[in-house]
Amino acid sequence: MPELPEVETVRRQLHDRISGKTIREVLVFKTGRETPLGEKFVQAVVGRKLKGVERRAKVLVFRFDDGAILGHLKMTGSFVFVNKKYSPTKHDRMLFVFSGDTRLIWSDVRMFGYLKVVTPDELTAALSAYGPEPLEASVGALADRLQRKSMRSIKATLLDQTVIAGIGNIYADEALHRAGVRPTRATNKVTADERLRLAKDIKNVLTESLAQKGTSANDYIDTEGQKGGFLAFLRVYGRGGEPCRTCQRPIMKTVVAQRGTHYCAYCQK
DNA sequence: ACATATTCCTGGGGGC
DNA sequence: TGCCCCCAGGAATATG
Repeated sequence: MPELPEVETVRRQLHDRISGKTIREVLVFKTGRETPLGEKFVQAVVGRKLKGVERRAKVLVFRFDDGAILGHLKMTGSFVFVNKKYSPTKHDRMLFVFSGDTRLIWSDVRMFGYLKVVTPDELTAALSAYGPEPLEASVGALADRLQRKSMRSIKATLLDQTVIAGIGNIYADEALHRAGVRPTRATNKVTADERLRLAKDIKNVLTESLAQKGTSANDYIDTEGQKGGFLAFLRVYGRGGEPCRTCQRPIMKTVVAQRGTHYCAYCQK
């Protein structure tokens, strides 16, 4: 599922190919929760020129001079460049045709994702609540964000986009394993040293994954239809029952914060 | 105010 | 082979 490294990979590729281009045409195959819907969406974006593609948390920001389209892939969304001969398939939602005849398919099996047209004010409001970007903030700043009185699990805190932006289920489990902290631990019981380690390991795992163009545990593909290469480097996610890469004991699989959660009972206290 | 549960959606896999 | 059930999960919304 697309988290920060995957969304950032897609952002870079989109930015390289469509920034400065004008949206010439949009074909809508399946509407959903995008706002405005269908024809209104098309009218709101056709003819407008993209300044660039940015990212905040897991949200893609297709910038116009005045406002933007916000895009979220959620679990199964993808943007893939296609050629003129491409014919849409079952889960394709929209086709964007840009100046220069660059063609982009937005697809989403589970229909959770969205594209949303926003004004400059709405853009500011929509992005205001997110916590710091983990690849931009310092280790100290991130560690400070994790210092809170909350009794909820540290995993739930890591998944909270208003605490730190961009971490999802895969990298929450991975960072916790690297830091030696059990996902179920109450946030207010995580020590200052552990917060520092967690902050460092969040940056490390996101940086390493980004270098591999993300993790394709299930459906994720980039704009060239390619999978990310970080799956082979995962230490716990998706490895329930398999040996811990540190101590060889079996990885536990359970549910924390309503999410499948993987950890080593020996390495993570 | 905070914590937890529900909801959206579809494909894939296990059990029988 | 087919059918049923459960599971995957980001984050808004509802409930406690």
